[in-house]
Amino acid sequence: MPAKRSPTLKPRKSPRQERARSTVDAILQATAYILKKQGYAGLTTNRIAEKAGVNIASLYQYFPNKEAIVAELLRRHAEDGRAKALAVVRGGRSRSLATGVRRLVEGMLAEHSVEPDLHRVLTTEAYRLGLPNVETESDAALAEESARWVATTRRKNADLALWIAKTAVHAVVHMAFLERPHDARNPAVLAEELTRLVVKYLAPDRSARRART
Amino acid sequence: MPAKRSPTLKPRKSPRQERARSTVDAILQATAYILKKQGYAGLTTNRIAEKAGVNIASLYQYFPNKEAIVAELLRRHAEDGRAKALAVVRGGRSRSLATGVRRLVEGMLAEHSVEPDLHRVLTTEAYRLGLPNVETESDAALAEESARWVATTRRKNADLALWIAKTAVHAVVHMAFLERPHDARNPAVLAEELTRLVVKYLAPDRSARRART
Amino acid sequence: MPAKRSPTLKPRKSPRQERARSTVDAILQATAYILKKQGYAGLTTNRIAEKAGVNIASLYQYFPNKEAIVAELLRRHAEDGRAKALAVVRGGRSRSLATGVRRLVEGMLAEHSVEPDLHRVLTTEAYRLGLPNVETESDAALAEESARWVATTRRKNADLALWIAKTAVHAVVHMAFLERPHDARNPAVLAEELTRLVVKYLAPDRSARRART
Amino acid sequence: MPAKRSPTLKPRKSPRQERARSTVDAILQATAYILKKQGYAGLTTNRIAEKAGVNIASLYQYFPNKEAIVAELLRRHAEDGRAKALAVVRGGRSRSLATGVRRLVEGMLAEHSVEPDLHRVLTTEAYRLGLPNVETESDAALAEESARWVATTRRKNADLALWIAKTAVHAVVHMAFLERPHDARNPAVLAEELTRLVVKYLAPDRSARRART
DNA sequence: CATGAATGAGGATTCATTCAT
DNA sequence: TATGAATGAATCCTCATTCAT
Repeated sequence: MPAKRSPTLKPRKSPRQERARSTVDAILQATAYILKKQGYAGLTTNRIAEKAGVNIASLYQYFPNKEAIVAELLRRHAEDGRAKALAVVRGGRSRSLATGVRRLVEGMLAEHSVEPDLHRVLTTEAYRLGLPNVETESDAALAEESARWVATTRRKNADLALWIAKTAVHAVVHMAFLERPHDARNPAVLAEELTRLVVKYLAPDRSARRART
Repeated sequence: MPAKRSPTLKPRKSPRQERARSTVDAILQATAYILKKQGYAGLTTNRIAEKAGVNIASLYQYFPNKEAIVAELLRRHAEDGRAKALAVVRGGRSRSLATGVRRLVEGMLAEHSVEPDLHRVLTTEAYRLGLPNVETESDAALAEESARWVATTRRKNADLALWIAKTAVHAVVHMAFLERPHDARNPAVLAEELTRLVVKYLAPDRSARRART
Repeated sequence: MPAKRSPTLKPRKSPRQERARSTVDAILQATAYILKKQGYAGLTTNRIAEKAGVNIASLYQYFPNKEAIVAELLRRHAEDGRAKALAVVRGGRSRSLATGVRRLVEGMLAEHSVEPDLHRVLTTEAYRLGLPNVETESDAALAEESARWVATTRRKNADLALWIAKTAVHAVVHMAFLERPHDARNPAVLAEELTRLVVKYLAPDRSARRART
Repeated sequence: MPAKRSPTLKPRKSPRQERARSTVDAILQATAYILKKQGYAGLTTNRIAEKAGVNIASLYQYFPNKEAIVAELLRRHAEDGRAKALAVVRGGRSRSLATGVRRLVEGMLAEHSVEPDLHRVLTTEAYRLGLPNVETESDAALAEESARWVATTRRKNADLALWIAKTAVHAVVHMAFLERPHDARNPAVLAEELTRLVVKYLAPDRSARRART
């Protein structure tokens, strides 16, 4: 149970001057650094301020509380990932399910390749803080793309099937960075496998008999 | 990076007397309760002791530190899950990939159905504490079963494929309990879909053409 | 013991320009507002500046510290009260003790009726800050008036009696605004009762025997 | 406006052992000391703990917050005052208004003579914390005693008159300790004056009979 | 002069853990 | 062995006030 949460998560006041902007940046960088090195458990506002070379009171001038800092970091991180993913996905609407899916998987891989360590921590904490999950974007794109395709096949439980596809791909990509760094870093094969996973799963049976018991 | 880790995680002394055993049980129950209600952030040794009706000093007589309590709870929880899963899987070695996978998926669902809320917290924290993951068992069984089958097909990247299958199924089951409680509670359909996901994915291509563009 | 006291309490520099004057006014109004709404505990210089729409640094250009702001507010408040009270009292020297006292009581009531909420806070804090009490004026007037009258009677402990009369009337008026808002808002009766209290008390015994046990 | 207040004001857990009791006592004594020396503004939990020679965490084991400490101190102080006042008042129901009032006034004076400095601070803060006022007891007794008497006279605004009498006496006693320490320390005269104040005020007008023996 | 930014010092409160009986 | 008591070390966060542009 993600506990209470209710205190604002929005930044307190936005920096106007250049100096202030770099203060905020330093805070976020320090936060990222600590999260990567020590995890969320090791993240304290004092530590952040110290690492950032910023007075603790300055920190609280821009963020109402610790969570808000993480939230902002998450937002920026997600934006970076999204940008990278979009750059990959962009290239025209796909002709076939296969190409579409392949491109999305590649986008998702690209997204995860941005600071994977940080990504993991943020992802975990995002849930705890009740923040919208990071990869919503790619996920949604994948689901949507798949939906277009699935719509052409008559399929029972289409909704569930799409959710499964999305969840499976996402989880595999996510875990790959944790458990299979080698494969994650060379994503061609992974992309191919995942594409196959999705395409085969969503494709209509060619045989008359369904894959039922 | 799961922080420091070093303090023992093993229980301190095994309870010899009956009274002691119930003390330990009370502590673990209280821990489970608090984890479910307030999450790990709300878990303090004092709270545990109070909720368990046990003196804080007694608590430290049986556990060297807070993590050890969580570790023990995790161990017992995993054991329960394993037992339930095995009971489901047991029933003779499967003839076909389909039946084998189906049974494993059902086992995994059964495993997750034990105190899902607690399961989620423990799963998340297990990672953070550097504890071995909970579902190793079923995962392993699934991987093993699949391996036997895949071995019969000539398949490139067989190892990766198996890891993907395992990861995908596990993640889908796990997430189902979080995001699709309805589907999770009535697992027949889910099992069928997941079986299809794995079987189709692992099956050798019947057509000459690869699943490429 | 009202703590340290030593930092200046005088405003720092008097506003020369029109703009500056309105800045000071805004600060004092904001201070009054916050004191009324949140009490002294909720009064912070940052809050004052924010509420006043003034930069915190500007605030410190006109006041050397927080207490000075309160002191100035108190001064103005007292002045207002005094003015109102005098307007009531004015009307010629009274012929009898009764009329004189009645008029003074009415003046005091008038004085308290200016922003009673603010008055209470200021009164309380004035003491704490070691500031001269607000109502010195009316009190003094009452005491003086009474003194004139009492002088005509031979009275033991005349000084003490006057102090008692003054204190009693003041306290009753003050508390009336706190505990008996209804009576305070319709002061005719209150004035009559207080007049009676004082007159009876100060009047010489008609009989020879004193009111002793 | 006494602000928020809502967090408990009750002590957290009561000491069972002798050692703990003296810890709590030390905390309260330290609190009293600081209140007398520096006023409420200088009262911090850290300071209390330090002065008491107690660990700050111990302090929080017995009190949930700073206010609760003050509240408890107030309670004990009030009890002491009450005891002392009752000892004085006790002595049989009074025959006349004069004797009754005189005794009550003396009781009130006695009550205020217990740690007058502390009394003042506590009185002031009591209001701010929304605590029931300290002297309720004597006040009530005075009011009651007077009420019995007033009931025998036909009097307009009897209720208001009683409140005025009570308030006036209380305030005079209270202020005497602040502004007239000499008179306060030798209360015979003060008692006589206050008795006169009340008796004359409450006595029926102009009737042939004097203020009843 | 006005403003955004900065900060030293401290304040309330909690926690994991140990001690003494 | 069990319990009440104790505590060192942090943690989050605020405040009054000053600086630099």
